[in-house]
Amino acid sequence: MRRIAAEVGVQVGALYNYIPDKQTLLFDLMQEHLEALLDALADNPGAAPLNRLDHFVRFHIRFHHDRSDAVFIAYMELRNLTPENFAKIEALRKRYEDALEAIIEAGRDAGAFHVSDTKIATLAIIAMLTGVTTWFRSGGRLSLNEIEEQYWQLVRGALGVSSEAP
Amino acid sequence: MRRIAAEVGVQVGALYNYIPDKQTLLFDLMQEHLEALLDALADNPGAAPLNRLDHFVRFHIRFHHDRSDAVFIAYMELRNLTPENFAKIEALRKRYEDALEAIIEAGRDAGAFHVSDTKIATLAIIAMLTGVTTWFRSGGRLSLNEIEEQYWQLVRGALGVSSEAP
DNA sequence: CCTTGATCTGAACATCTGTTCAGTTATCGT
DNA sequence: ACGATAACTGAACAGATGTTCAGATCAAGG
Repeated sequence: MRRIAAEVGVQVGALYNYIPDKQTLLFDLMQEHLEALLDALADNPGAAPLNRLDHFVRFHIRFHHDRSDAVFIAYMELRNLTPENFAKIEALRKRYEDALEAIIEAGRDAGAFHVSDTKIATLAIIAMLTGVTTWFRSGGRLSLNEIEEQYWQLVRGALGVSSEAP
Repeated sequence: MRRIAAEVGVQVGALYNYIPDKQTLLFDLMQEHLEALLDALADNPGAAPLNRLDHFVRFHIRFHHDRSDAVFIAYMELRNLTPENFAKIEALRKRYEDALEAIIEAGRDAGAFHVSDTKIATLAIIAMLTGVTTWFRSGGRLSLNEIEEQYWQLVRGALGVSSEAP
């Protein structure tokens, strides 16, 4: 709290004109982050599963990169939420997972993907993509675009997409 | 510290007969965890890359599951290490990553794997596999063996292993 | 049984933490 | 210009934290 106040250029007490307490601040940050994530994910259920998946992969990497601070908090501070708040955050996270799983199921039903357990595939892919935030720094060997391309290849392969396209 | 003492059934002061300070305790825990991980990984550079990869995937999942407490600490408390200690831990983690990357490179050189960036593939796979610890609980829908099998399929696909074997 | 060394207790310490609040200062519509 | 409302300060509070240490307690060998 004191560190936040210093960063803002204000005394600690002033913060409490805007926040009831630290727990609520933490929860609001996470909730807003996840709701922004869900809002920004522009999935089109009518499109081809492969295109939907492509979009999801690149969107996830880019969105998490653009908000790496929020991502860091959302992952590291989970254990500091009250059980009620934790449940709400988990519900939002589950909605996001479900969005990816729906794409994977659609692709499997259409015969485009070959995967035996869509739930596992969903969790695996999200973990894989989110991992980028832990090591990526601008100015490294690869640009974010190149990284998106690499991960897209890995995801395609993981879901057994027939590799005929160039 | 007080919580650890209570768990052990002792007063706080007594702990300091065994530890110089909390930072050292944290560092030692992480270091021992990572050294145990590196020791337990029985990679055989002479074996076929596909078998080495198979072994790595299952080993990683099982080892991290067996020591989920240590894994939790090793990930959540990283930011509480001094810069020097952090560097040492990162060096160990890198050795583990390098072990996987060596397998992937061997497979690519042998024409068994098809992946354009071995470094990205390494980080992606490790993130994907480590993610299991965040959600897996015994008694769920799938056994650990089944989960290993699912992830093995995903990893095979991600690395473009030709899918002829049953 | 008694001495010696290891081990543990109980209490204290300094510092950090989230939070509150009376009083000062700034803002803005009239 | 003034009064009302909002915003901020400065200081204090209560509790938690890592750490220390003098003295009590225990274990074991002679």
